[in-house]
Amino acid sequence: MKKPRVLMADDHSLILAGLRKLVEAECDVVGAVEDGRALVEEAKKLRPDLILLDISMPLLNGLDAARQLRKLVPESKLIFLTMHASPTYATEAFQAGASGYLLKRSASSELGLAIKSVLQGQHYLTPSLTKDVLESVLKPSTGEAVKAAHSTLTDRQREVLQLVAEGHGTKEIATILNVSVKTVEFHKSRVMQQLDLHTTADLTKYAITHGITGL
Amino acid sequence: MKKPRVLMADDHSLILAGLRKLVEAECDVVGAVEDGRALVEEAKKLRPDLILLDISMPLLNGLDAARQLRKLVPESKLIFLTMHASPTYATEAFQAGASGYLLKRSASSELGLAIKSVLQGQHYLTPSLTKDVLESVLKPSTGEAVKAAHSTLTDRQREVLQLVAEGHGTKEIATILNVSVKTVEFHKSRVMQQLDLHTTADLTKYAITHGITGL
DNA sequence: CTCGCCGCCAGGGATTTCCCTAGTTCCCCC
DNA sequence: GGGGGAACTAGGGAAATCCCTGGCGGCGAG
Repeated sequence: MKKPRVLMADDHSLILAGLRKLVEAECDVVGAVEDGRALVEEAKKLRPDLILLDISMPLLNGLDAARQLRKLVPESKLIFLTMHASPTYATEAFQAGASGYLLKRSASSELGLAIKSVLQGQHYLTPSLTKDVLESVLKPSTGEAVKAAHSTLTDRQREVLQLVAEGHGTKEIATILNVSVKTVEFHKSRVMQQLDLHTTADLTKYAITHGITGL
Repeated sequence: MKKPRVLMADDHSLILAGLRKLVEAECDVVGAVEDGRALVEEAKKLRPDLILLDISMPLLNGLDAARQLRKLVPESKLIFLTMHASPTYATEAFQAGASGYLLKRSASSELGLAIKSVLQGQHYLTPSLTKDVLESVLKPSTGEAVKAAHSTLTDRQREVLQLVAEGHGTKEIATILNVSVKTVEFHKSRVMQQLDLHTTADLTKYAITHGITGL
């Protein structure tokens, strides 16, 4: 059998290098990137069989990246590999089109298992989360609440919001997104309007409390 | 030359396995543990040349583990490998007897460099932190590292910073403080200059991480 | 005392952001 | 298959902000 072609993404360079060694035992690692935007670009070029990605990444977080990847490279399977042991993140990941979700604290044996399952068309969820995820599925209250807040914003809006909260200036963001400054201003102001926020500081705090960016 | 005997500690099992692969290229990894208490136990038994450890670990955190290790196995060199890019943690680590401090987001080439330096009796601090750490060392008020950055700000500056981070607009702040808008702008920009921050989002995150405001 | 330093205050002009408006594309639904 | 809506894009003019500059007052050193 031939080795699957894998693309990896993690903003911690050293961790990425280490994981790469692990994955290389069974796969052909065709690329390794350190932010969400680079991930999308590389995925379009390489069209790998499998994409291993983290959630928290600069420029574009893993969940939003996943939503884009589902459309751009639907044949690539997605496995999240993250430290967030939250059922909310896990369900969101699967909603975004992921086929696997495992934790950095998972046993290293899980990695090979997850890769194998996913490439066979199955889904993989790390055992330590299955119970919680099932519970939150059975309780539509909390799940919908989280989704409601998110769904108020479009993909583009979340994208701009993340970049603003990461400390990029408007001009800079326009360059990153290949769009006019005016357009970035528009998205930013729409987000503020929809969320009833009035300053960049408010936006930043919103992004942090909603996991769109870190500190 | 013989390979140095290394003991590794990280609570993320998968990460640990990956890093181990990296380290094994140059070292003899004699053990790998997933919490601080296990680290101390193994270190007493194995008495390795080098110990690679994370800060956040269950049962016993890395800093406290380091303080114990200094007494129990003084011949073992310590290198912290963590995601915390804070000069406070770094200085604390060295005070606890560490010989090295590098970040998970550091380039993977730094790892080998750090190991080599430390085994030769030198110290290694990841370049992205040296500036901040030196600053806090050069301001030895009463040994409080955090205060260094704080004390570079005047009362008025902190006042403005808090109001900005709380989501007040410049005009609004001017009214609150009974000064001209120009004056508020001045304070805000001085703060940004002194802290090497460039946007309101950066200011907000700084204020949050330093307890000047909440979320 | 007075000189110099430092923090606070504020002006002027270039730059950026805010707010309103409008064109384009895509998709859904009839 | 064409009409309607939602999202993305971007323009122009007013408003706010950024950056440089200088004046004022307190305070410590010479």
